[in-house]
Amino acid sequence: MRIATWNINGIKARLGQLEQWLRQEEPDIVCLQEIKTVDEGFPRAEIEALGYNVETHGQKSWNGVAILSRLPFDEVTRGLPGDEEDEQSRLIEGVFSVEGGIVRVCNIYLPNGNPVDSPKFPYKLAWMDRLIAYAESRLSLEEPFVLLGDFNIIPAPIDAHDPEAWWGDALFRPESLERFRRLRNLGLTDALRAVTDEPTYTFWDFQAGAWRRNAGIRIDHLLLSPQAADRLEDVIVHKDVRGWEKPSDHVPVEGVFTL
DNA sequence: ATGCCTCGGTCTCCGAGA
Repeated sequence: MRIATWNINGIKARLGQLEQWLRQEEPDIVCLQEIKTVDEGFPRAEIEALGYNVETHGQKSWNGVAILSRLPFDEVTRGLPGDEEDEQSRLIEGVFSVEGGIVRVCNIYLPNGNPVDSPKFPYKLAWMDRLIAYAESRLSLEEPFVLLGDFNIIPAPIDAHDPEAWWGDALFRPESLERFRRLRNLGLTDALRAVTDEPTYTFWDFQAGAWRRNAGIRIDHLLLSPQAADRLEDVIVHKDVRGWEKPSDHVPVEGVFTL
C-alpha cells in the first residue's frame, strides 16, 4: 500500500497536476493540504472519476485538508480537539480496512507560525501541544497509525540547504523543535529518516530561484506508530513534480507499506 | 530587502505562505 502527502497549494490552481500525478503513480491514499476552498468547491467529481473516494475538511481561501483513497472510508474525523475557538481546517483522519486489520491515516497542515512576534507563533505552539495529546491517545490504540502532512518543521540542520539562514524562523527554532521531539518521543518514527541519511528536501520556495539552486527544506513528513513502522518498505520523494509546469512549492512524499 | 513568487478573493490590490 502506498500512502502519500502533498501540499497542493490550491486545489483549483493545481487540479491538472494532481490528475496527472494520480494517473501516473496510482497511489492508494493521498493526503492533501492547503486545498484553499470550502468543501463545496473541491473538484470531487474529477477525482472520483479517477477511482478515488474523497473526504474534505475545507474553509474559505486558506488552509483546508483532504484525503483521497482507493479504499472506502470506514471512519472520518475532522478537526483537532482541544480548542473550541479554533476555526482553522487543518486535520482530517480516515480509517481503512486492510488485509488482516486496519490502517489509521491522520492528515495535518500544521500552522506555519511566522512571524514569531505575532499571535501566529503561539497559535502554532498551542496547536502542537494539542497534536501531541491527540497523537498520544491514537498511539494508545496500538494500531498501524500514519500521522502525515505538512508539519512546517525542519527537524534537523541536514533538512535545510542553508540551516543557518533558517535558524530562528518559526519552522526551525527551539520552541518548535522541542515540541516536534516530544511528538516523536511518544514512539513515532520519522519514515524518511528510517530509510535514508541523505539530505532530502520536500519544499522549494517560489522566490529567489530556490528550485534552480536546490535551496530546499524538508517539512513534509510521515510519522509512524510502531505497528506502521514495522510495515514500512520505502519512502519516495517525488522531486520531479517540482519541475512541472505551474508546480506547487511542495512535492508529494510517499510511504510504501506492506499493508 | 519583513523582498524576491504564487494563491484566493474582489480584485488591478492585499494577506498569507515559508
